Amino acid sequence: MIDTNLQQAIAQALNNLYGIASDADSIVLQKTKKEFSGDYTLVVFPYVKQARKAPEAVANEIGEAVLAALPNDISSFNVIKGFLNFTVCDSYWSSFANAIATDTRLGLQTVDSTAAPVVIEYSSPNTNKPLHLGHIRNNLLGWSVSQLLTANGRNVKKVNLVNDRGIHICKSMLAWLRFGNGETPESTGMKGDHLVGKYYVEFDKHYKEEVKQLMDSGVEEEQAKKEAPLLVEAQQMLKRWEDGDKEVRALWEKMNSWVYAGFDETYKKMGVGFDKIYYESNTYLLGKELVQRGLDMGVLFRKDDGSVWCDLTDANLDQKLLLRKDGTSVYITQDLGTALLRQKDFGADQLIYVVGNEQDYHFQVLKIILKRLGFDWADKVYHLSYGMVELPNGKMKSREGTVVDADDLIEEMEKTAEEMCRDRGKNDDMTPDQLKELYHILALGALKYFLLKVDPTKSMLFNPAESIDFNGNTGPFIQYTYARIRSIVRKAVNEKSLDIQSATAPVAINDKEREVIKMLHDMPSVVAQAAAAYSPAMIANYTYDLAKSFNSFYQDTPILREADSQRMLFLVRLCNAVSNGIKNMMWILGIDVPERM
RNA sequence: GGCUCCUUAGCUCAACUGAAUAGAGCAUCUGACUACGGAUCAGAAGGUUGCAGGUUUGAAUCCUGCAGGAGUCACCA
Repeated sequence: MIDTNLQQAIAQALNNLYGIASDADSIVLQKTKKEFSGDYTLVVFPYVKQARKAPEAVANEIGEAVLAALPNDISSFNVIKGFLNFTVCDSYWSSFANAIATDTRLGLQTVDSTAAPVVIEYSSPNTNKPLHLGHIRNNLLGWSVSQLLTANGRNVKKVNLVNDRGIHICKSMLAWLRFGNGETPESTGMKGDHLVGKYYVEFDKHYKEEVKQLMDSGVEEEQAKKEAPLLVEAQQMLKRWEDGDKEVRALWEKMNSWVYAGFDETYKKMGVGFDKIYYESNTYLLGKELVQRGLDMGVLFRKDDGSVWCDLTDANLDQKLLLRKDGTSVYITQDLGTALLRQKDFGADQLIYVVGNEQDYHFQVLKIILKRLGFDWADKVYHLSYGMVELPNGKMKSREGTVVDADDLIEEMEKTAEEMCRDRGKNDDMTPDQLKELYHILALGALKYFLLKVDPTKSMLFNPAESIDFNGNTGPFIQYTYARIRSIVRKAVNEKSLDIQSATAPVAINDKEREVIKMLHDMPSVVAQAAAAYSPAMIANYTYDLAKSFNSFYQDTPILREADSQRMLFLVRLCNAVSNGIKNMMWILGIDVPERM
C-alpha cells in the first residue's frame, strides 16, 4: 500500500538526514485537504527542532529524499509552510482501481471462526411493553457493531438477555386478569407485545386511582403508594411466581409468549437476530453463589439486617447492595451471575454490553466487583454506552405516553417511502410484492441510517413532527446511488457487451475519479478505525462521502459514451468497485441496498 | 450536594491520535435536465466551536475556573 511505503520512506529519510530514529508506523500521514494539491500530507513541525532547520527546508529535504526513494509511486511534492504534500502517480491509483474492480469482499476481512469470540449483548428487552425508538437505537447499534467487528475479522457471538420476570410483568398480568375480559392477540388482532403493554398502562391508571382514593381518605402519599391494593396484589403475585405457583406461572408463560411473538416480528422487520437468547427467569439466581464467594473472600460484608453489600468507597464510589435483607437478589447480583455464565459458555475474548449511558455507573461497579471476586476477565467487559434518543420536549417516558413506538414508526416510514416512489413513478413494472419489499428496504434504510450516523456515545434528537428525510445525508441517498451504479453496470454488460471481469491497462484519470479511487483505497483503514471505536457512525459518514463523490464524478462523465473503449471499461469497472464497496459498508450498517428503486 | 458526560451554522449532525481557510445535510437564494437514473449536480449565504483564562510553533480537541443541559448516586430492572 502506498501509505505504508510512504511512511517507511519518510522514516528512512528522517534517519538519514537528521539522525531521527522513528518507527514507520509512528509517522502520521494525513490526507491532503482538497484546497491544496497532493494526496498525502506530512506535517514536519514535530521534526524541525531536532533537524535544526526551518520547516520549509526540512519539508523540502524530506520531499526530495522520498521522491528519490519512491520514483514509481510518487510523482511530485510541494511544500506550504510546514506542510509537505505528496502527489501519488496516476498509474498507482489506476492500477489500484483495476485490482479491486470485481472484489465482492471489498473492505471486509475474513473471520477466523476458531478464535475466541467477542460476545456482544444487546436488545435485552423487558417483556411488559412494546419496543420504542430508544430500543431501536440499541438494536441497530448492537447489530451493526456485530457486523462491524465481523467485517474486521472478529468472531462475533450475539446474545440477548430477556428480562422476562419481575414486578413489571406481574403488573401487566394482574391488570389483564382484572380488566382484560380474556382478550388475546387473536381475539383483538393486536400484536402480543402491544396487548401486554396496554395492560401495563391499564395497571398504572387504576393504581393511580387507588392511590388518589387512599389519599382522599386521609392516607399520606408515600404510604398510599405502598399500600394501594393493586400494588400489594402484584407483589404477592411476584412472590407466588417465585414460589412456582402453577396458575401464576401458566399465565406468565402465556403472556410472555404473546410478547415474544410480537418482538420476533419487530426484530425481523428490523433485520436483527441473535446466536443465543438468555432468559432472566433462568439465570436470576446465579449471582447468589458469587455473593457467598465474595463473603468468604472478605470482599463483601453483611449488615446486621442480613443484607449484603460491597464497600466501594475506596474506589470513590458508594456502598452497593448485592442481596436484600430477605435474601433475594437485585439487578447487579444477576448481572454478576450472567457475566460468569457467559464467560463459561463462550470462553469469550471480550464481553460487550450494548446498554444506555444511564447505566454507566452500574457497569463501573460491575467491573470492580468482578475484579474483586478474583475474575481477571473483568477487564474484558466493555460497556458500549450509547446516548439517549431525545424528543423535542425531552426524554421518552413510557408512563407519560411520550414514546415513539417502534412498529408505528416503521410503518409510517414505509408509507413515506411508498409515496416517494409513487411520485417518481419509475417502478411501474414491479410486482406488488416487489414494491412492498422495496418500500420496506427504503424505509429501514432511512431509519437505520438516521440512527446510526450519529456517534453512539452522544445523545441524539428525534423530532416526530419532521419525518425522517430521504434526501441528502440519508440512507436512501446511498441506496439510490447504489441502484444507479448497478443500472450503469447492467447496461454496460447488456447493451455494450462489456466484460467487466477483464482487466484494463492503467489509464489516465481525472480529479473526480481520483477522489473516488482514493476513498475506496481508504476503506480498509476506515473499517479498522470504526471497529476500534465501536462506531458504525464512522462507516455511515464514510459511505455517504463515497456515494457523494461518486455522484459528483458521475454527473459529468458520460461513461457509456466514452470514445476510448479502454477508459470506458475502466470506468465501468470503477463503478462496479464502488457499488461493491457501498454494498459492503451498508451491510455493516445492516442496511439492504436495492438493485433498482 | 457528590460523581460522570454533554454544549460546534437557524435546525440535525461531522471533524482519526492537537495541524493549513472548522465540514456535510435540511431550510433559504441562484443556476443545470434530449434520463447511460434529477431521490442528482454546480454555486451563494450562513461560525469569536457556551464564556474566561492557560499549555503549545499550532487548540473545537489537552489543563483550570465559570455558566447552561443531561444522567446517576434505590432493598427498581
